[in-house]
Amino acid sequence: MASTEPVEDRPASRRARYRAATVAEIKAHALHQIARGGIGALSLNGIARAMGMTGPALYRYYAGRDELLTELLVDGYATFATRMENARDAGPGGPAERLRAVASAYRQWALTEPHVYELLFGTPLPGYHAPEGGTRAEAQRGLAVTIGLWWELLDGLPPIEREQRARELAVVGWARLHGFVALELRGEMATLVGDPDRLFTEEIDRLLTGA
Amino acid sequence: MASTEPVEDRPASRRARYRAATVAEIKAHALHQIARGGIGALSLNGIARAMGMTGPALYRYYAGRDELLTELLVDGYATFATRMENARDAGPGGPAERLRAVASAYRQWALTEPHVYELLFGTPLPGYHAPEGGTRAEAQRGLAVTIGLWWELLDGLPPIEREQRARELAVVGWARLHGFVALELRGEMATLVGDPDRLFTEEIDRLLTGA
DNA sequence: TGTACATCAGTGAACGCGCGTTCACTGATGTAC
DNA sequence: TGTACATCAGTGAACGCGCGTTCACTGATGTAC
Repeated sequence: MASTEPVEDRPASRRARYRAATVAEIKAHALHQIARGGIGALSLNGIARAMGMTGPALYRYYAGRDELLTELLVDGYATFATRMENARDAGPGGPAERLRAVASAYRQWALTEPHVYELLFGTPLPGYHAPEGGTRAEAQRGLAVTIGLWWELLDGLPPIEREQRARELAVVGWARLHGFVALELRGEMATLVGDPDRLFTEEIDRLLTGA
Repeated sequence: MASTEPVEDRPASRRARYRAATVAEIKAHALHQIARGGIGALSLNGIARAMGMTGPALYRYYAGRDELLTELLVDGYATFATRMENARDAGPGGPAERLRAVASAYRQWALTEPHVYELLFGTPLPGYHAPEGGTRAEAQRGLAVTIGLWWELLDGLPPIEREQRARELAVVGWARLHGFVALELRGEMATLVGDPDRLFTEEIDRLLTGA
């Protein structure tokens, strides 16, 4: 839980600035390690080595491997959620158009950063236990975007049903996105069908036309 | 690639029978290890230990960890495909009914044996490389079931388009199943919606009604 | 049926590897007076 | 502005761990004559 905030309005000391930079570098190397070699390839010693430091040095920044992982997860969920929110707010159009944009952004983000996608939504990490506070709250922010849009789309329904239905549609939509993208990341789409892009667009269409 | 077949029509020697039993026991322990602890928990030493043997003994049966993994994958794909085929052939009814049955069997199998499901369709294994022949052919057998059923359903289309469309629908259907089941295995369904069973049935309905 | 040899299963010691983590220590940066 | 002390970053040695894998060896099982 290394703080990257400058204390109050005092300018950050040399130390504090250096510390923040080091934390950022650690995370960057961690993600890079995950990118090539998968999540199992993540190791404190490896990160330290890549940074030209020795392993124990990292314990100045994180209490251990799990704490680093937790921060990567929290960061990941946060940037993911932000991407979704940005996609929602970017263009004109009603909730349907916005849902389309969010779905596209979801896939684009997954294809662009497959390692982070795996980290957040792939197989749970062996031997990792989320902290008491949990990363759950962060994780929900992304889903909240589509729940909100479905809710807008469902006017005319009585409030309670509207709430529930919006959530269900968001979850089903998420499942479809996840399934599509997961297969695509495994290379199945490219192998099995000619045009994944078109297939994806069609699938989103079906999702929005009550299918 | 331990052979479990008796040689010709001669009765299997004591040795051969014992060998087959040992191979089966190794695989069983391997799956058990994966079940608790995930795929990363799979280790030859661990299996040997659980069997009351020493690590190197397993090298009488497998050239190494990768060969065991390959056999687990091949076995897994095979039993998976058989399940799908059985589901297809079990009841009466046309292709639509059969697709429904297959989809249900897919989910049921995944929920019953989540570790095997993860092994086959989850995050690719770190550091594992499939052999030259590959497990690809085995893996396709399951998908072939739904492709065939979709093909039956698509009468009236010109042959080429029929072929292609059947494949696309099968892949999209697989993506939906995989997404749903993957989220369910992660516990998201139970957390987010009240009744996953109903949601799944509805999703299959949508899949079949041209959605 | 008995004997000589070949095959096979499993052991135990050993190898090198990389991991996470601890500990006592050095040297640099920051802070209080 | 200068000095005394506290804090902090990073090192290097060490610990225990478990892994995959090799090797020479023993004892049991199978096979050929």
